[in-house]
Amino acid sequence: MGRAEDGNFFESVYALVRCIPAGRVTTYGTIAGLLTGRQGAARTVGWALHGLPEEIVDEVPWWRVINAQGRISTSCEIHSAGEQRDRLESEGIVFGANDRVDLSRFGWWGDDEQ
DNA sequence: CTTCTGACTGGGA
DNA sequence: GTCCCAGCCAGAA
Repeated sequence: MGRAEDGNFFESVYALVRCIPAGRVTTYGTIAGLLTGRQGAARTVGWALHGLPEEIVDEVPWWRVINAQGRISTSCEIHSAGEQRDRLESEGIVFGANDRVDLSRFGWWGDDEQ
């Protein structure tokens, strides 16, 4: 599934995000690493989700993607951080005192286990 | 082709 | 602990 296919980097990102099980979260750098093998492409991953088409916005759990600090960095006004946090809480994700998620517990690194 | 930007990351202040 | 700066990659203008 998630693989840096020919130029369909965005498609690969969507496909991988789609594989993230409910109640789990991952980071942009992780996705970038699994796809291109380069963690530096994390920004591009965020950009891909930023340009997420409305037609598949409900299929791709973009809210399960956060930064390496376990925090929400979204700048998107439409998909606000508040909405993302609400969606995550609905799936069982627990936020810390400063709106932080424990990646050691909820972090998903591409394992098949769900 | 060159240039800029972005839902990032890590290190230093 | 939080805030700021520079580096990173891929895509759009």
